[in-house]
Parts: sequence; C-alpha cells; structure tokens
Amino acid sequence: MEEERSPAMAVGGRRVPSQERGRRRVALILDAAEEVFAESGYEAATNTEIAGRAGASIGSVYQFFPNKEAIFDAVADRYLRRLRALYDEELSVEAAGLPLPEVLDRVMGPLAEFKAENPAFWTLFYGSESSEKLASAAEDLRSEVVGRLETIFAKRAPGLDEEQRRLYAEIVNDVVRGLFPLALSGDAARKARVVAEIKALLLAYLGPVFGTGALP
Amino acid sequence: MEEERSPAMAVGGRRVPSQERGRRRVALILDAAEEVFAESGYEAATNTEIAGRAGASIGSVYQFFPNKEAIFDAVADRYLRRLRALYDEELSVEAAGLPLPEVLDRVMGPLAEFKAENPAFWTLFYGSESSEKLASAAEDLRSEVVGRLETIFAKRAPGLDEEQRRLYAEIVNDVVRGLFPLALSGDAARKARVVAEIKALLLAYLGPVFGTGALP
Amino acid sequence: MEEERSPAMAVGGRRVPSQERGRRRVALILDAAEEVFAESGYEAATNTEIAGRAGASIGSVYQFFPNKEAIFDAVADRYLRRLRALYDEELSVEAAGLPLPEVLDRVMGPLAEFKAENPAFWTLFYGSESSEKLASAAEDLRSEVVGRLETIFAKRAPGLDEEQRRLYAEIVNDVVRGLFPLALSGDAARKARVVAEIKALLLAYLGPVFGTGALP
Amino acid sequence: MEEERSPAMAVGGRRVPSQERGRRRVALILDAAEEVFAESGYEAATNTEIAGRAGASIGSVYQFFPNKEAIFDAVADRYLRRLRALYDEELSVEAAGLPLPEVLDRVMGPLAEFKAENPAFWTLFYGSESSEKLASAAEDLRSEVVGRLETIFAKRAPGLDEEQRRLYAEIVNDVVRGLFPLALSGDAARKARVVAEIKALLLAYLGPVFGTGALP
DNA sequence: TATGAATGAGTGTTCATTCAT
DNA sequence: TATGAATGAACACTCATTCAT
Repeated sequence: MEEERSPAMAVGGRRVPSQERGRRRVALILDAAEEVFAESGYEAATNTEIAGRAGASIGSVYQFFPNKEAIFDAVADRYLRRLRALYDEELSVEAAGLPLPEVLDRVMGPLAEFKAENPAFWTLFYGSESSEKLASAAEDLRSEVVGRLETIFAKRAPGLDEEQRRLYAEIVNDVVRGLFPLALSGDAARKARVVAEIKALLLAYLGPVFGTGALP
Repeated sequence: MEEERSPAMAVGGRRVPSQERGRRRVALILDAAEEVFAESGYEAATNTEIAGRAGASIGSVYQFFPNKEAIFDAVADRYLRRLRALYDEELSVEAAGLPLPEVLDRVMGPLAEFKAENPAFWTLFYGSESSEKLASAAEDLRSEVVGRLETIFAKRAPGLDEEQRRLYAEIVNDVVRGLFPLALSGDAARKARVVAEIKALLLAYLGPVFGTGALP
Repeated sequence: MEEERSPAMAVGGRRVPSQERGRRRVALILDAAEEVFAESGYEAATNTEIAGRAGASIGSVYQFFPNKEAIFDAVADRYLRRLRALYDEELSVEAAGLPLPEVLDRVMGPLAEFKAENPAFWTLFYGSESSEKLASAAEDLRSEVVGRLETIFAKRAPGLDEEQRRLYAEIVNDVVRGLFPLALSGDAARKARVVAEIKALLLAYLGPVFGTGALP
Repeated sequence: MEEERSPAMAVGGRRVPSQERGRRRVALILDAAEEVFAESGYEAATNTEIAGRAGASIGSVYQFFPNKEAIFDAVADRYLRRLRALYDEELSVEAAGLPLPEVLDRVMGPLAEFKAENPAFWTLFYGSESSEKLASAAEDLRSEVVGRLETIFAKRAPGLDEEQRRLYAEIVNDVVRGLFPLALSGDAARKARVVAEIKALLLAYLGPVFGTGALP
C-alpha cells in the first residue's frame, strides 16, 4: 500500500526508523498492538504483551514509540489511512449519482470488507466510549464516514437544509455502526440477510428524501 | 426502592447483610461504585476509590463483596432490576395492541428516562471496552429488551417466522442503542428532533410488516 | 522527642497513620530512607532499597508516602525539627551576650553533636548542590542557622548595616559548613584541633567587629 | 589547547583516536558531556543525550569511551589539566615570596576565572551527590590546590610543623571552596565585596603565622 | 568506523486483595 | 464487624550497553 511508505511515525513517534530492520520492527509492533488492543481494550493492554507478540523486547518498542498512547495512535492512524483508501475507491463523489441501493452498497461494502480484513478494528473503535483515547480515535473515523455521506447527500438533495443533511449522514453512520455487529453474529447466509435488512431499513427511511433512482 | 428489598447480593455477594446497617452500607457502596465505574471505566476504577466515596474502609467493602467483579455485577444487576421495573410498567403485553408509534414511544421512553436518571448506565453498559465483564452485562440488558420486543411483535404479526421476528427485535434494539447517543448530543430541541427521526426511521421500516394502527 | 508526635506526614504524606503499627512503620521507613539517601544520594536512592532496609514491602512504603520526593521531604523535615530543637536550647537570644568564643562554641557545638548523631545528615544536606531537591532542603537548613546568627549579631553590633550583618552570618555559616568535614577526617584529637582552628579563624575575623567579651 | 594534545583518553579510554577526525569527535563528546553532567548531575545524565549534543551516535561514543564513568573521568581529567595550567602560571613557587594579600589573590583569582569560564566545573565537582565517582574527582582537584598551598606555606614559614602547615593549606582550600558560591550569588559589586571579605578573613587568620609582607 | 536498533534489568508507582488489630 | 496496614505482582517507562549492518 503506497500510503504507508513513511508510516506510523508521522503521528507521534519517538524516532523514525532509518534502517530497513527498524521499519519491519515498527510494522510488527503495530500488528501486535492491533491484536492486543482489540483483545483487551486500551487500558488493559500492556506494552509488555505487545512487545512479546511482536517478538521484540520492551526496549525495542520504546525505541520507536514514546509511550503506550503513541502506539495506539499509530494503530488508529494506520486504520484511518486504510479505510480512507478503501472509500476513496468506492465512495468517490461520482458514486453519488448511482441508484440509492447501490450507494448504500458502497457505504456498507468497504466497511464489511474492512471489518473482515481487520478483525481488531471494530472491537477497538466501535466497542468503546468510555476511554477518551478510544473515543477520540473513533471520532476521527466517524468524521471520515459522515463527511463522505454529507457530500453524497448534498449532491442528491441540494435543496436540503445543511443541518438536516448532516443529521441524515450521522444517522446512517450510526445505524450501520449499530447494526453491523449483528451482521457478523452468524454464518454467511445470516450475514447476507442482516445486511439486506439494513439496506431495506435505510432505503425505507432515505428513499423519500433522496430518491432511489440514479441521478440524471 | 421496593425492588431492592432482598438486594444485590443475590448475584455474587459474600455475605448477605442481615442488619439494616449492612444493607445501607451495601447501597452506599453500590452508589459509589456506579459513579466511579462511570467516570473511569471498569479497568481504571479502583476499589479504594469506591470505598472512599462510600464513606467506608476498603476492608468494609470486602466484607460484602469478594472482589471488584462482584461489585460490578451487583451494580449491573441493580440496573437490570430497575430497567425491568420501568419496562414492566410501560411495555407490558397489553402495550402490543397500541398504535405502532405509541409502541415505539414505550420502547424508547423508558430508555430515555432511565438514561437521564442514571447517567452512569449508558457509559457503563454501552461503552464497553471490549472487556468480557462489560459485554456479558450488556448482553443481559439486551436480552431483556429484545425479549419484550419479540413478545410484542408476536402479538402484532403472529404469522411471522420466529427467526424473522427475532431479527426485527434485535434490529430495533440495536438501532435504538446505536442512535441514542446522537439524541443526547445537543439541547432539548435537538434531542426531540433526533428521537423523532429514530421513530420515523423505525416506523418506515416496521410499518409495512406490523401495521401502524392499534390492534383490534 | 516531643516535637515528633505527629510526625513527618505533615509535610506531604499520603495518609496519616492512625494505628500505632503504622506510626512505627513510618519511623522505620524514615530511618531507612535517611541511610539510603545518605549512601547513594537522592537520585540514586531507590524506594525498593528503602523499603527493604525498613523491613517493609514496597507497597507499605507507598501506603504512607505518595512518592520518593515525599519520603525525602519527610526526612528533611525531621532533620530540621531536630536541629531546631538543639539550637533552641543552645543558641537562644540570651546566648548573644556571652563572650564571643562561647557564642562560637554554641554555634558549632550543636552542629557537631548533630552531625555525630545523624551521620547521614551532613552528606545529605551539605554534600550537594546539583539536585534541586537537595538544594532546597539545604536552603531551609541554611536559613535556620543564618537567621539565628543574624539575630545574635544584631544584638552584639546594633549599629551595623543590616546587609553587612547578614553577610557576616552567611560567611560564618559557610565557613563552618566548609570546614566541618575536615574536623571529622581524623580521631578525636584531630577533631578538637580542627575545631579549635575554626574557632580561631572566626575569632580573628569577627572579633574586631563584634567584640570578644561578654555583653554588658 | 596545547595541554590536550595527547588527550583525555589516557584516563580511561577504549581507543586512542589516531585520526584527526577522531580527536575532534572526542573533544565534542567531552564538551557535550560537560554540559549534560552540569545540567543534570552525574546520575541523571544520559549517554544518549551526550551523544546527541555532540552530534554523534551512541555507538560512536562507545567507540571512544567504554562506559559512562570513563566519560566522566575524561571530563574531570580535562578540568584538572586546565586548572593546573592556570595555577602553573599564577601560583608557581616564586609566588610564595609576594605579599600575602597578593598570594591570596593568586589563589582565588585562577579559581574565579576558571569558575567563570567553566560553568559546569563547580556544580560538577563541588556539588557532589555523595557519589564516589564525584568525590574522587573532587579529591584530585583538592590535592592539586592543597599541594601548591603547602609548598608556598613551606616557603613562608619553614619552621612550621609539617602537619600544621598541611592543616593551614586545607583550611584555606576549604574556606575558599565553602565561600565561593556566596561570591557568585549576586552582581559584580556583591561578588567583589564577598571576595574582599574572604581575603580579609584569611588575612586575619594567616597573617600572624605567615606574615603579610613580601618575602625578603 | 559509524550508525542506530536491540536488549533487559531496574525504577517508580499502582492496586486488588489479605490480614492483624 | 470495621479499620486500615501489609503485601507483591504487574505496569509503564528508562537507559547503559551490545551488536548487526
């Protein structure tokens, strides 16, 4: 992935690894951190555990990250970049003109794919509100999605009050966020069914406002 | 509060306080725990802090609760009892026959009221932390609400496949849970508006299946 | 010692020990800390070592002191109280009227006694300037002595410019402080000799200004 | 600086740098170390910080110094050489014949100059920390000065008991060392005044023994 | 030779839990 | 029964030192 060339460190690292070895280390640490944060939550995760799973010594971790928070930030940042890349492909401005069901597919599709490929992601970002750390990272993610939805809604219903438009965007985001765990609570068939229900739900709600057909 | 006569301890207590004084102590501890858990989350909360706010010594706390987990369980249990009492009033079986909008009011009303009266509740149960502890408590709450919704839906659409019915119940629960935080992100007007939107959303989705009018 | 009834904790403790057992603990910890600080200096001293020598667990130490700094402060405070008590006896205002040699005895005597009884004291307070912690504690001690000297000098030479008087007081303090280690570098004979030299030195310097006889 | 031709490494180095480049590196490292030791004290100073300020990598530092102690020793040694050079000029054997006030000037002058030019020096050597490391370095410095004073005193009072003579030398050294910080606690006027007082103090004490005039 | 990544023992500190009084 | 002192494993983080490149 091109956008990860100069990685994580941009966010708040201690030392940008200048050797190839260091760059590999950082990636391993982030992978391990992802796992551990997801399993235990931010508070309960321990740097020692992260180091252990990354096959590194604790000192090595601190060579690149000044503290636990920075590790988390780097993980969050990596997620954000990846999700943004996914949405850049599927939910660009042109997508606004597609029929509403397809637009919804393109909202939920990347998220589903992302969730499948990054099992830690959902737990981490949408499974918490209490830790400020987590909440702020989740907020970044939320802005990303809500912003894109607003743009699309603006294209489809230019006359709509801006605040109302934003509310729609937020509702869509929160509905998806609220229902996605249900979609993963079973086998593929179940999953398909729940996703279909979510789509039905949103279509019933949004159709009258934004029209269901393709934009002319 | 009547429903707490034979109290919390049923869940995981060490010793059922037979003296009035003991019962008061337990209540104070739970009140304090509620506060502390809400402010700091389960992990970061400390038993010493809880004891302090309850005006008790740490030794005293351990006289009634064998460990931190038990305190949390008791808090959760108390919530569950209170919420159940609220729903017993508003969402009894007879409510199933009311017009759908009113049914939805009776689903969301108690929750809103409860959330308002117990500020710790939402943060604690729906702001997980991916801790198993929290997740299991949240699951109990979820069953409570989903079960009631199933009963109501069974009344309104007896022909519906049971699994489908359950899915509807779960979706309603998750939508409400997913959108409620948005409802509280602003002033009273905002709140009313978001709640109205949630209702509109659910009506548009459920109306065709369950009918919007009162049951004959 | 009467003045240590409600001890150390006044300075910045975490919890005032309410049980006798706790009070004994605190005293043991302070004794150990005194030793360790003296041997290793503030920076290099470790709380674990202090706990170990006090026969306490590390947790016990933190039960009474919130951090290393507080331990040091308590040690310093204890020294200050003890030294003050000593000087209260020997260097009260009336002492100002004695013959100068005796005044000097009463300046150096308590210090010598104190140094002998508290071997850690000198190393700790007069052996450092670099650590701010130490420096500030030393400053307190210095003020104590310099202040008393000023009072005495004021009595003996009321016409003297106040600033000049203060300078004399500071010089005496610093000379004593600077030469005392020499006084302890040998056996009793050597010690007596050096102390005599210090007295001679100060008499030669102060005599012309403050007179050597008793005040009328 | 001439006296550093075959440099510091004599004391505890790992490898005598034969290249010009290496010699410059060592000097830079020592400069940095001087700064860092002075700012933070021996214990708190970190080799990484030293390396950083010297514009070198930590590995590079270890190419020249086997450990932190060796760096300190080299710094101390450099000071000693410099101070010795200064005293070689001003306090040579011939100086013994000058009038006593001038002799004292030549004792204190170089020290004042040296202290002004090497701000780290005093803090480092006379602001111990009760570390053995520091103490031993300070001892070297002390010997240097005390030795010279003994020589001078031997010239001026050949009949004096050797031990007594040594005691005088030590006292002078300790008085100066003890009072110099006071001399720097204010502006130039204050400084001059305190230095004058020190001189007066020492003259009053030494005059009767060593005579104040020039040696015939 | 220079670089900087790797190591891990050690430090201050916290907190659930136990236990003596 | 109530109190609060005692315990120690665990955690975040540092830093001297070594070693691969």
